[in-house]
Amino acid sequence: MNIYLKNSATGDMPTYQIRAPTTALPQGVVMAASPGSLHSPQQLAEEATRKRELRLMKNREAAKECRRRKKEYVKCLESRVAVLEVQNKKLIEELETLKDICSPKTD
DNA sequence: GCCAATACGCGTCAGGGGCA
DNA sequence: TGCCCCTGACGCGTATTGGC
Repeated sequence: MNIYLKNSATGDMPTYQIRAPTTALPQGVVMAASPGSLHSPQQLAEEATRKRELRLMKNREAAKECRRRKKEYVKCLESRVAVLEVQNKKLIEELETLKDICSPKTD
C-alpha cells in the first residue's frame, strides 16, 4: 500500500487519502484482447466500447471509495473540533480562576 | 396531503499527479 | 509519454423537512 499525496495548491484540501492496491478486477470484467489480434473496424469499435465500459466501472468504484474516505475524514475533523472545544472551554475556565486568584482585592 | 427547499448519493467528465 | 488513479465539479434522481 502506498500513500497518495495530494498537492493542494490552495491548501484547503488535506492529504487524507491512502491508496490501496488495485490488483483484482471487479467480477464480470473480461480483459480485452491484445491490439494485435484486432482487425475489422467492428472489432476495433467493440474494443473501444469495452475499454470505455471498463474505465467507467473503475471510475464509478473509485468515486464511491473517494466519497467514503472524504466522509470519514470529515467525521474525524468534527470529532477533533469537539475535543478542542472542550479543551478550549476548560482553558477559559482555568484562566478565569487564575484571574480571580491574582487580581487584587478592592475593598 | 401538497409543494418548494434542502440534503444526500450516484454516475460521469475533466484535469492533475505518480509511475513505469 | 502514455496509462492509471484520485478527486473536484456538475447534473440528475430520490429522500427528508418545513410551511401551508
